[in-house]
Amino acid sequence: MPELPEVEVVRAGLERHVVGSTIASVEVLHPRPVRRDHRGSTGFVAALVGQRIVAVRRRGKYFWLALANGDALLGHLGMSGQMLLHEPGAADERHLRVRFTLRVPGPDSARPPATLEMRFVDQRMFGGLAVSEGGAELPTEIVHIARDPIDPEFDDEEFVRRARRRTSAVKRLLLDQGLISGVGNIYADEALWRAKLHGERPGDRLTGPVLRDLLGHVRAVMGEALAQGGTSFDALYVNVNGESGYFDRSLDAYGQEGRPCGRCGTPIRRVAFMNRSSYFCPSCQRPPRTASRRAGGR
DNA sequence: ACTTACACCTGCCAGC
DNA sequence: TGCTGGCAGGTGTAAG
Repeated sequence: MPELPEVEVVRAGLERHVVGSTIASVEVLHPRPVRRDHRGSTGFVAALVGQRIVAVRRRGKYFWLALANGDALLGHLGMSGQMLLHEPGAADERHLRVRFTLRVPGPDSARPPATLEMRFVDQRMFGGLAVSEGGAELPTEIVHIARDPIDPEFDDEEFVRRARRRTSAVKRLLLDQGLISGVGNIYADEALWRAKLHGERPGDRLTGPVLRDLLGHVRAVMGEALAQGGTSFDALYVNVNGESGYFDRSLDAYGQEGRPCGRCGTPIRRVAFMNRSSYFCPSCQRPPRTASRRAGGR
């Protein structure tokens, strides 16, 4: 489920419930999700135990828990990752990979601290966690990730300049996390549909106004998703459940193969693109000539 | 520096 | 029932 809006929902939920708490213990149940941590599982645990969480931050689809010693617990949800909060003792999920036990300070100094479990659950394990040394502000591991379009410091004109110098298809550019972060396959297709732009149009054949318009649609669709994603929160449960709400109702293109385009009624088409799928309206989103010739279309 | 293909994982579903 | 192939919201790496 995780593109920018979903990760932001997770970030906000973690911020609300774990900032101020201390990591009492860490249990790595599968080595793969910590593969990016060069310390290995044991070192990963040692670097975290006793640390206090002071902030939860995000860039694109990465999030991190800033620690009091200046390090960070950096995370990515991959295709199927979740960060869940539970009362201790809740039944283990089938794909529970890492368990953190947190000591949450009491509401006032007279009350005893409570215990909370934070769990990294990930079926496919494309996601992962790592301790980033000195990474509390911005982990060095992700300096190559561009700012995301929700970031107030995102530079629209720089994006337009760089995109117009690239020969790649515009959808590939939207998915390039070094150019603009947080956009995945769903929001790329949705923004392109709204912009009436075919994803295979090369970047260097697009004008500045067209790219600015596309950027506006990226922000709009993400903003709408974020507004709906924010409802999936419970007091002690960070619900990272991608099947809910938004996706069933509000998608105009993604996953809509054969259904009529909401603008013109033409059936939405699906084509293979970059080892995945692209959905678009063949009438509203005209393919570039070269792409249609290569695909054998008319 | 840019571009592209591929590897990395597990599970589910349709079709045989 | 069980097999197979195709598909799934992502990214790092390596080679051109």
